[in-house]
Amino acid sequence: MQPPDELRPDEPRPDELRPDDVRPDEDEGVDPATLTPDQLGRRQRLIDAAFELGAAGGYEAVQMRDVAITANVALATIYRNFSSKDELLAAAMTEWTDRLRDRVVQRPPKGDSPAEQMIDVLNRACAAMQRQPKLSAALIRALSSPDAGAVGGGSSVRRSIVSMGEGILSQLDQQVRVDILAVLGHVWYSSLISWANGRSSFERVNEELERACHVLIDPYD
Amino acid sequence: MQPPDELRPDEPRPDELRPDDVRPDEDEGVDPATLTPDQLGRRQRLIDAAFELGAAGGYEAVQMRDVAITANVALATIYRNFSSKDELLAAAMTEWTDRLRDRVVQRPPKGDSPAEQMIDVLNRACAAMQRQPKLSAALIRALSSPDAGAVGGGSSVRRSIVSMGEGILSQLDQQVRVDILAVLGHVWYSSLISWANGRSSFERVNEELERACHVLIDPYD
DNA sequence: CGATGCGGTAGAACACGTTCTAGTGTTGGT
DNA sequence: ACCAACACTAGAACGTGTTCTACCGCATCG
Repeated sequence: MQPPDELRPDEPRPDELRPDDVRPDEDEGVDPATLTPDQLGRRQRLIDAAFELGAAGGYEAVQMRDVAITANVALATIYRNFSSKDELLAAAMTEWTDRLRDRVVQRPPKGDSPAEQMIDVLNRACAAMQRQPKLSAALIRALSSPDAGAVGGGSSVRRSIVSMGEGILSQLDQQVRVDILAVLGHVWYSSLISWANGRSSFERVNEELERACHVLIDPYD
Repeated sequence: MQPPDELRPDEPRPDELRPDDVRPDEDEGVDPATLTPDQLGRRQRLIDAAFELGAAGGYEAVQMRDVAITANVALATIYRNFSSKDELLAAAMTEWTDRLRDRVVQRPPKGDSPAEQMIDVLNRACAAMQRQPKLSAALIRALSSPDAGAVGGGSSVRRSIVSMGEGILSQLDQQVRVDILAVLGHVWYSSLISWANGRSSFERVNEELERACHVLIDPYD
């Protein structure tokens, strides 16, 4: 299974979608450039299997034995590509986030004030996740895991938020903008974790984000 | 073992430290009032065992079989009191946070502006955690777990932050104050999770909190 | 007193992430 | 052609959270 509709690019996605230059920091041990086509194929099948199982049943449904079966690969082979379940899911998250960001950035945000525009962008991102709630929760959960392998996924997501916000807040002072985006990143992360862990609804996530955008951006605008 | 020095009240702590009225919402299934002294004792021994093992070796050192041995209790008995390891740790977190909040609130915060005072309070809380890093990380990790049982712990922590901040920001508009504290809660939570998962240093946590306090509070001051 | 039920105990059993063992191609150097 | 290295595979094995089974002691009710 491919990643869910709303997030898949309309055309077949070229492998160069995410070239080396956008990932200065390693997120897992293997350098994709040195892999044989066979290995790349296996790796992608594994990520696709994670998407499929996660979309159907959430985090606990992504069981390594099932991933192996779904991807037609031996269990141990997963661990040759990803150091853990969470790193596999984090890799999936990276792939997803990159596409989501591209889609969101593409369209100009609605809204009159910077705060409104920022809210619009975040809402659209939330809406996309809401369409695949189990999958989203699974990926977020992996990102918030203590697993070292998931670090890269987290920083990739952070970069996406910053790149989504920079255009909107371009009129603000450089330092203030950085600070606001950092704080927004925390609110985003924290709210989504609460949601992924079943402690709050999606409306709640949106409310928290709105609140944060207003209280952060309005006084500077 | 009792909770760590810095967080333990100076005098023997009465059991009424945290009476029923401060916990309007249940955090685990058992109503403490209906327990026999025997049961209360076992429950407390379990929490103490979690403190001890967590302080020594962090989250993974809090192994249920060891908790059972340390508390002199059968493995299955733990699960009669707490629905999971994470709920046990969340209960420990609640106990800890309550005492920490009492200590922090007691002393007037240093600093000239509200932002500085808020930073001081948060720094003091951070410093206390830094003195027991493994234990803190273990408790935070439990709070951020998907386990339903940990919900109560989370809301108890949230309440503590709000009560620490309310005095300081009392001159601000009611709604703005609520919003600021909510956002600060997210920053706190998100930063601590990153730290507990080994993704950032303690200095980083402090920096993020400072940044947030300034960018949030200064324009309203 | 006997029955019943509840909470406790010891220990086996189970689930799932992860690691290990052994064996089987396949590839590249000599 | 042969050997070494390496990625893969099937499957067993291991660790730790959680659950299950069987049993026991004790209080409360009739």
